[in-house]
Amino acid sequence: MKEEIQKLVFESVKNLRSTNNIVDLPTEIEIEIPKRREFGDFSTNIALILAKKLGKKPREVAELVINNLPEDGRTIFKRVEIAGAGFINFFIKEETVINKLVEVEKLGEKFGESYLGRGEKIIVEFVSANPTGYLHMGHARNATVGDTISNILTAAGFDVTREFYINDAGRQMELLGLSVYRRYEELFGINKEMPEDGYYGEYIKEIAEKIKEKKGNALLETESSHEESIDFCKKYAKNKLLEEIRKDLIDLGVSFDSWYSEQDELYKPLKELKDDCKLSAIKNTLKELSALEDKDGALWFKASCFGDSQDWVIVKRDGSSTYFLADIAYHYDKIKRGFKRLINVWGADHHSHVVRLKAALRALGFDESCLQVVLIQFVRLVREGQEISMSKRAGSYVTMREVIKEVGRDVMRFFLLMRSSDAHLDFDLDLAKKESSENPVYYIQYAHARIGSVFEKAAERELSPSKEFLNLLTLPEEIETIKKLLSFPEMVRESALSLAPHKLAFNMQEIASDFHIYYNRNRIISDDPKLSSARLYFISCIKTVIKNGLRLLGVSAPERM
RNA sequence: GGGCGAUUAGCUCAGUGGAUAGAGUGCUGGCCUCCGAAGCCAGAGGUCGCGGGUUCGAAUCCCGCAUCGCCCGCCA
Repeated sequence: MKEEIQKLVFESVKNLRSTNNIVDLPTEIEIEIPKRREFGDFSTNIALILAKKLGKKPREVAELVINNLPEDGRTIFKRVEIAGAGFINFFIKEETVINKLVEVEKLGEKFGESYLGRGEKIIVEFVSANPTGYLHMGHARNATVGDTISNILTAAGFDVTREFYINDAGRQMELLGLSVYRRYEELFGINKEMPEDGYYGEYIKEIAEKIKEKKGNALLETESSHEESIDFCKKYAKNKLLEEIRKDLIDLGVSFDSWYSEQDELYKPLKELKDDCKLSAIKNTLKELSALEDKDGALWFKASCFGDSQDWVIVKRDGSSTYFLADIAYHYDKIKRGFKRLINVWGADHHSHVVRLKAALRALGFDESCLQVVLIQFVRLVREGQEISMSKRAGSYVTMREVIKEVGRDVMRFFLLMRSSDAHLDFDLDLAKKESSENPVYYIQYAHARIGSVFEKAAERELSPSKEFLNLLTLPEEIETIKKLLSFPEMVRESALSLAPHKLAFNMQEIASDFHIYYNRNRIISDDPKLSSARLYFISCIKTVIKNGLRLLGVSAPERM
């Protein structure tokens, strides 16, 4: 409906141009939904913008704009007003609003979808946790936000691929292998020093036990087999931990289209690259572009020539490459695979990597705006008003699976989605566990279940929803809520464009609240069968929108609770 | 020292150029013989961190300052 009005105003301004010698038309006509009802259903500030150019008072311009609105388009308005400094406020006819309600039921679970993305291929990379331990709350937030962004983009008409990038190369993996091996040795009474920066969690010991069960003492050191043994531990631990990560994500309702292994994809020699791997191929490309420099025995990417404040090492003095080079190769590969937009969900501690990665893309000749990085701030777990401190290195952290077990998937996801990504999030375990009105998740689910319950009641009295008497919906709160329901697709688009799922979470709370207020104030099932059937139709639409919204958030919409 | 983010009601947070700044929670007091009280209603509670600037208009944009978190590795 917003677009309709935008079009009408645009037509009017176009008409004005020919009669008033305006040279440049504003490219975008801003139409907003005012906060206050008395300012109409939609309003525009166009007169304020144009006033200066025309050398007229804003209110005079507003009048001109109104008078130039196309005749045939005006029928949807009850009235159009000039207000305040020169705002134009549009009031839509109730009849128009009510008649649009049938679209909700017509589209059903598709209501909310749109073609904004026009099927554009887009990749969302998220979680990408190192397979060196269990997922914690930071990963949980990342996973939930990434998954929900993917859902929303899909609904907005993009062709989305969800990808998990497995960091299974490099020093971290070596440390993992060695840590496990040391614990394995301990099981045979051999006590050597754990690597500094190694992994100390209990789960490392458990993995070592498993290896012992499987292999006995076969991995114990003989000079020749040492490296192989550690390598075995590394691979075993990696696979085991990845399996656990995958299980946890499934419990959170998150699944991926693609698991992209750094080791397999970037380090493996390929025939089409003349037995080169993607990693060294990209290095050569950068070299040909004169974007690299030898210095202090290492190879540097000259990021400072491409917008970053400093250069970065991509090949270390010992000849091994840094993960940054892998990152460049990986993102280059994403583009080669045909993705037009790359979206990464990263922890905020990686923010400095955004600039250098964009610098690399620019060096390779791409428009860096194809890469959008959503940075997720930290999660603080709070119990009884106290922060639960965590240390990953020492292995003393609360895992995601522990919290899911405690509060359930729905609460977990919703709580992690309630805040904008760039704000720190306090996860209050006590509040999360309350099964009462204090808990916003139940508030929304309750609205859905309550509507289900009204329908059961209606069936007993042989009443059913009907669109035949929608004109009986005359209460202001009915009209207001219908408008909110109709703007749901717009809401989804807005969340998609701003990559901000929390907006949808807030919207759901609002719609649930509208319903609860309505329910308390009015009888849905009454002695008037026509009115009853109209109201049943109305609340059935509310139910559909709540269900669709919750589905996008990955939260269940129970019929009973 | 440099960078990114944050600073809005007692607490947790929405609100990125519009009109009288919102929600949840907490506090006080009300509402179930009536479709589910996991609900509703009323009340109290804010110089939008501070100081400048931009303009018809600033919580929102720009500059400076303060406080908090994170980052600044030839780790990932």
